Amino acid sequence: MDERYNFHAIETKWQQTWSDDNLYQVDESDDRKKYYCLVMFPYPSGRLHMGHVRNYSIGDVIARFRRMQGYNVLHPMGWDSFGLPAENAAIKNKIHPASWTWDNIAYMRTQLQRMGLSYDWDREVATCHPDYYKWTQWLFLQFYEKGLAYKRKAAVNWCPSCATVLANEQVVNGACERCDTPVTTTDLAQWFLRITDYADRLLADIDQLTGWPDKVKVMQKNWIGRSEGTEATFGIDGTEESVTVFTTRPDTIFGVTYLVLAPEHPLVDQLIAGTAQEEQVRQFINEVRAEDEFTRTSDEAEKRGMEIGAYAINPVNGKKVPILIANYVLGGYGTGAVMGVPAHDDRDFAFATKYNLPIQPVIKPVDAELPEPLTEAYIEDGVLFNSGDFDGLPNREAIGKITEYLAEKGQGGFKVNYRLRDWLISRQRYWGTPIPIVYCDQCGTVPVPEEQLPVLLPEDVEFEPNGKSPLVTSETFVNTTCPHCGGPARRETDTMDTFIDSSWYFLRYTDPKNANGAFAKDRADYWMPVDQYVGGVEHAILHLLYSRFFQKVLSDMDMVAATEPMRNLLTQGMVLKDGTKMSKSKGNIVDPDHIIEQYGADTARLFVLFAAPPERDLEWSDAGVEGCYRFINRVWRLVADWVDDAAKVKASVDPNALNKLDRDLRRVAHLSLRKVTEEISERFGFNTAISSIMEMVNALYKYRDEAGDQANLPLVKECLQFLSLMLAPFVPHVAEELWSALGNSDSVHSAAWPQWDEAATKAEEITIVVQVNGKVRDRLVVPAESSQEEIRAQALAQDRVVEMISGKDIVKVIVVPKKLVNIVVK
RNA sequence: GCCGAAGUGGUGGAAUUGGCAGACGCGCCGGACUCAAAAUCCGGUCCUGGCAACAGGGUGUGGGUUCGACUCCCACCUUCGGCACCA
Repeated sequence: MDERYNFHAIETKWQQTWSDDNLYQVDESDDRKKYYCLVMFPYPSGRLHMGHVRNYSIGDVIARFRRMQGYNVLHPMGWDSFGLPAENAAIKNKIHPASWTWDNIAYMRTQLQRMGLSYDWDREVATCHPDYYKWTQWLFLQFYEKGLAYKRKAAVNWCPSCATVLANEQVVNGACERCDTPVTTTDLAQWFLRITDYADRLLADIDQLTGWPDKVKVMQKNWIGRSEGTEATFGIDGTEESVTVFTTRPDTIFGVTYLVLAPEHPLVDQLIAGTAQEEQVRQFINEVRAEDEFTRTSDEAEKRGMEIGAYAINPVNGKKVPILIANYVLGGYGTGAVMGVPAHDDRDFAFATKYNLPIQPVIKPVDAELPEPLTEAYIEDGVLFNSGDFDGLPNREAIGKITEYLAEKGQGGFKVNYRLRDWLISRQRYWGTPIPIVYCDQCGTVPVPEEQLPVLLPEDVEFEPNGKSPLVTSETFVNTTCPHCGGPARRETDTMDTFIDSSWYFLRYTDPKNANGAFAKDRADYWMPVDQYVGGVEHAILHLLYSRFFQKVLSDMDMVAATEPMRNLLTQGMVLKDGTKMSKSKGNIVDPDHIIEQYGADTARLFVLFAAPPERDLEWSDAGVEGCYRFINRVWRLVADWVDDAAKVKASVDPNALNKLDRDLRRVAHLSLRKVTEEISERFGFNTAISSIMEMVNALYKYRDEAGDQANLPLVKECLQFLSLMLAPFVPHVAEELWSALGNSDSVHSAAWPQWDEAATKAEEITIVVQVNGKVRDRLVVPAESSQEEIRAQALAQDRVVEMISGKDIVKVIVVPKKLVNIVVK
């Protein structure tokens, strides 16, 4: 064994060996229990960043640990490789998005390989490869057949800079999540996936996700936004039409003094036609619709409204109230119409005051009268008045009673609403999965038949952004024949949101080369669900919600059994430098290549695992990296020093033939092993697991100094074996080198995770803390098996204790076995 | 506004069920080795007072429960994250 730790030689050598031996390849014909360890696949932006290094180091520890524990571990890697940056690069550098993407993939793959990650590269997938997107298209067609994909004209978020539509989820604070340009609204015919059909199940099944962080579950619940309420149908005076409103406060319905419709409400057009204020109203609608969604829905936005000259009839009391339209009512939520009850809602109160609308109180406190006139909305509980037959009812009771009354009259009933909207998936972009639909003048919308898949991306396109999909510029692509009648037809030129690609990649990994289907059911059922998913919390809502949606749809189609895709989720924190996220614009990037070049992959991995627990943000520290490098060197020298002697003996320790020094060392080693095992498997405590290994190394150094020539070599060998095995998940290269130097011929990564000897961990003597009135006053070393009475007696006999308690009454003595004695005196 | 998480030395962070606060690492101080330096090894390092033994204080703030609280309860402050005119 080399005196010096030459990480470069070691890492290159073992990476080659592992690859040659196909060490991480797995299949389903295996008796061992399966374990699917998945990390979020990267977008091939060009280079790995530290966030990737952290993500994949964490995943690799889990995969390697489970492998050593005897699981059949699937640990795949791939590329989320469709997306806008490739197109931007195409525009900027005049290179094709495909070549830009594939070059990036090639480079990033070598970066990942240099990190020594235990991936089964045989299962690599790239979402931009026709072998992959063929099945993305096929899945879209299954959704289409089930009525889960549909096209409709919709007001959509539009990013003027990217010249594309954005999903609600991709609008952050009113701006495009990619380029930060303020988003506007426009009308387009777009494809949607009917995720709202699954809102109830996506919500209910969150409770099954016991292995997910509460934080993520709460975020998903809020996003789905279930709201229980009542629908009430108001007739429109002088017409046969009616308007249905959604409310969570039907108990206040007798207090309705007006109705408000969203400007885009379908009835508005009809109601204003031919009225005196038609022109005025139309102008107002145009103004509102010109506002982007963010401005319109921001809290500070001025609430503006206008009467439209029509009147509604309150179903509970027949009262005639004016109908208005206003900017604050949203077309996409509930029914797009609300009732105005200014007496009992803050927002309505302000609105009614501004427009001089009447205010009619109908709920008052149980033992007080409301001020007259009201100076603010009364939103507390109370009893009903001015409410016909419902007078005197507590308002909470009235909610149910009034809803039942509306239902009996056929003018409403209970209703559950969700904040979640259908998923807009059309993108006017080139570098995405083409939507496999053809438009024929004769046959209408025709799905591309399965045997004609994939619909390939054409090469002859222009990438200048002009608001239309670049695919429109490819005549060979657009012009096609109708699969149905054979006549001339046009292809759909929009591509799919890339979130679709990543909503099923974890299923493709289970059967990545399947040419006859997206994946075989038996393979998917063998591996799914994912046992451990690791990735950034920024995907807590979108990617994870979409993936759950896909899994449920595919499960309903009987393509896979599991109804949830990810059993356990670990959301790692960000990597920070100088307290903020690393970014090019801040110039605080640390390049993984440089760290690996300077210290090796093992040091880089050790640092990101040791510096903070995985869920928390990690502050980059060059000095911390140095420290990890020093630790590996310290381990190296320790083993190098002993290896010649240790390699000659077996690690068979006779516990009865050890002296005190030996037993103390052995205890540390076995305690460390227990600690590392528990930290990894129970709470992802990689940082504390590593610190425990460090303590063991410190103990070995101490033993070497103290025992000198008398060192017990079989014991030393046992310790060094443990050390290599425990280090294996964290620093796989150096662990393999040490393991090999100790005379083992098989890989440390296929070795079994060792089992500690519980007897060896038992302390012979323990230190008992002696407290007087809760303050530590003394310590007591007693045999481990001392009884409570013995400890108590000994504690009370201690000189210091006698001194402290003399002249005082002993009120109580608490003895906690193996821990402490607390003497309470007065 | 609503929901959630977190506040511990100079610093990153430990403390598993309510039982010695500060493990481990970084930094700093001292010692050994060396002609010297680097590297390495050993020791020290929460604050205040004291030569010391030791005493007092100490986990965002203020209360509470308890023999005992970083840990549990109540109120508040700060930071971060999510949602937000959702009827």
